[in-house]
Amino acid sequence: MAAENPFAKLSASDLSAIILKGAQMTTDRDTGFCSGSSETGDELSPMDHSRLEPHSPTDASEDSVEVKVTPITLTRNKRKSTEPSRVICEQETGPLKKRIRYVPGQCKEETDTRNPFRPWDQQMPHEVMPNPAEVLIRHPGVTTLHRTPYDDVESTQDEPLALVAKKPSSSLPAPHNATTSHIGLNEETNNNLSNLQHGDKSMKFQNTASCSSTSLMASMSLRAGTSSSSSSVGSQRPQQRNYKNMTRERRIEANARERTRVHTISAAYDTLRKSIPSYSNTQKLSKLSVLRVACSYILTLSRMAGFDYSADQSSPSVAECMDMVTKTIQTEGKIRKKKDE
DNA sequence: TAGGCCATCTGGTCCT
DNA sequence: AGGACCAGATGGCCTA
Repeated sequence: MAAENPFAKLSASDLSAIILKGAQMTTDRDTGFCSGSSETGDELSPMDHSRLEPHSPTDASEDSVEVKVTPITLTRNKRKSTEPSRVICEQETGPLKKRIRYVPGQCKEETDTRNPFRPWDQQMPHEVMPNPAEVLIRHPGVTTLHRTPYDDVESTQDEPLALVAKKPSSSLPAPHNATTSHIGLNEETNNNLSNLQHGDKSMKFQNTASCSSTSLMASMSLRAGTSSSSSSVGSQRPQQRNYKNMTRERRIEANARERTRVHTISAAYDTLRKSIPSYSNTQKLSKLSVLRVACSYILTLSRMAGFDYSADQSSPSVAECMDMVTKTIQTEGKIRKKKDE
C-alpha cells in the first residue's frame, strides 16, 4: 500500500510559483529585516493579521492557552545566584562555552548547490550530514549541571567527557574549602562537590553512602580504581548505585545514549530547518519556530496539491496559505535574531 | 539584566 | 533486565 505522494500532482507552474514565492520572500526579507521594534516595511497591517490569524500556527495565544506555564515559586534567578554555582579556578583557561557551535561555512567548501528557498545555504537539504553526535567535540571547559570542569592534560576530548577516565589528584583537596579548585578531581568527585554546592536531586546517588567529605574522598579513589592517597578510607567499598540499583557506569552509559538521542532529534530539526523557507541567513529559527513554519509550509504545499491538511478543514485558498506562511516566517523571524557574523 | 533557547543530567515509565 | 522515551531541573550562551 504505497502512500500516494500528494505533491506528485503539482504542475511545473505550481512548483515554480511557490519556489519563486519563496525566493522572493527570502530576498525581500533579507534586505529589509531589522529588529522587530524598528522595522516598518515588513509589518503586516492589522487587517492582514486579522485575516490570517485563524490559520496561523504562529498564534501566540496558542502557547498561552495550550501550554499553561504556572509560575514556579521560589525560583531563583538562573544567572544571578546569590552564591557562586561553582568555584572558578584561575587555571581554567579558554572560554567556558558549554558547547561548540557548528558553523557549516567553516567546515565545508563553498558550493553552488543552493536551496532556492535559502539561496545563502551552502548545501542542499538532501546532502548527507555527519551525525552531530559524532561531530560534537566538547570543550575542556564544558560544564554541565552535575559536573564541574577539570583540567586534565591526559584526558582526551575525542571521548565524551563523562566517559573520560580521570586520574586522582596527587594531593587531596579539602572538599568544603571554598577556595578549593575542582581541577584535578575525577568526575565523580566533581559531581559530589557540585551536588553539595547546588543541593541537586542527583544526590540520590549518595543514598548508599554518607554525604560527608569522607565519602567524597572515598568516591575519588573508587572511581579512579587506585589507592593512591585515599587508601585509608577503604579499598573494598562497593560500587555506588542509585535508587534503581543502577551502577554509576550504567548511568553514564544511559547519559551517553540520551545525548545521542537528543542529538539525533536536533539533527532532524536541522534537516527540517533547511527544508523550509526562512527569514534570512543571519537567523537560526528555534525548534518551536521550525515546527510552526513547517506546519504552515506543509499546509501551503498541500493546498497547492489539492489537499486540505488544515486542522479545521477550512480549505484556505493558496493565496491565503502563501500569506500565512509568509507571515509565519516573518513572525518567527522576529522572535529570535541571531547576531550578525 | 531578565528572559529565551538549548544542552545535559537524571529519574520515572513503558516496551521489548 | 536493559534500552527508549519523556519530563523536570539546572546552567551556559545569547539577545533585547
